[in-house]
Amino acid sequence: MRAHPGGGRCCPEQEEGESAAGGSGAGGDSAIEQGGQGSALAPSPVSGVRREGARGGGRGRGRWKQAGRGGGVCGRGRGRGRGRGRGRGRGRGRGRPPSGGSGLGGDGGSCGGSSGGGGAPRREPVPFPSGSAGLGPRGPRATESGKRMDCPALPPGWKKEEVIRKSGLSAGKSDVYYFSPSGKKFRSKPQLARYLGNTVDLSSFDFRTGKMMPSKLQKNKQRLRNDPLNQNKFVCTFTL
DNA sequence: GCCACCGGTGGC
DNA sequence: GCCACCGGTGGC
Repeated sequence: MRAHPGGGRCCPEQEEGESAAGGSGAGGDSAIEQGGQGSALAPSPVSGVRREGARGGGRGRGRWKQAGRGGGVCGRGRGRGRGRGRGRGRGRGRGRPPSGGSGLGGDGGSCGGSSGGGGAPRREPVPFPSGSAGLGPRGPRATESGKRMDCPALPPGWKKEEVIRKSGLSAGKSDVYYFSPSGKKFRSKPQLARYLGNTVDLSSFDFRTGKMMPSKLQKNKQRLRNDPLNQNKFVCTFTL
């Protein structure tokens, strides 16, 4: 049993070394909050289930990357048309760019910190262990993992982690994740907000820095994609 | 052009 | 089946 959202438990050190969710039990709570559109997220850990309900309404996103195209990272053509390509079928075949492979080992060093103390965190892109042909737990991880840091702006036990992408078109870009005391991982502020509900006011919370930024109060930067206002755009009326 | 957000994929 | 990782969309 684990703690809950708001902040029950506060054992920073514990999670530092051990995986937040994986620790004792099979990643029960470890689901990423996929949330997305439409899934009202009650602040209760949902065991191991991925919240995909939202995907139905998904974007489809006509990607043109075809199976088997191995290395080819195709150009970015942004063509903002929302192609309704793929539903949910996985049709695997993305062909991970080979780049990550070469850079193994080396820089992992700088991020090893997070795995200190006990077992390696769940499946972090930790420095690759010896004897594994240079591959990490999941193969050639391409990003550099940051440490999981406490986040004072959130209730005790919450951690923030920044992961820098090391390869691909988005190399250098970083992703920020937050981990609840129960080990849930959050990839965005909306996810976080849904989970925390009213327990924490995130209106001025800067997801990237993990700090409260009063200046943020004014600009509501990004509008939610499923904002009803937004959807009006697509309403067509026909009169026959 | 930037970047928040999230879908999708391959490796495990 | 899970999840780290990257790509791409769309709002700004």
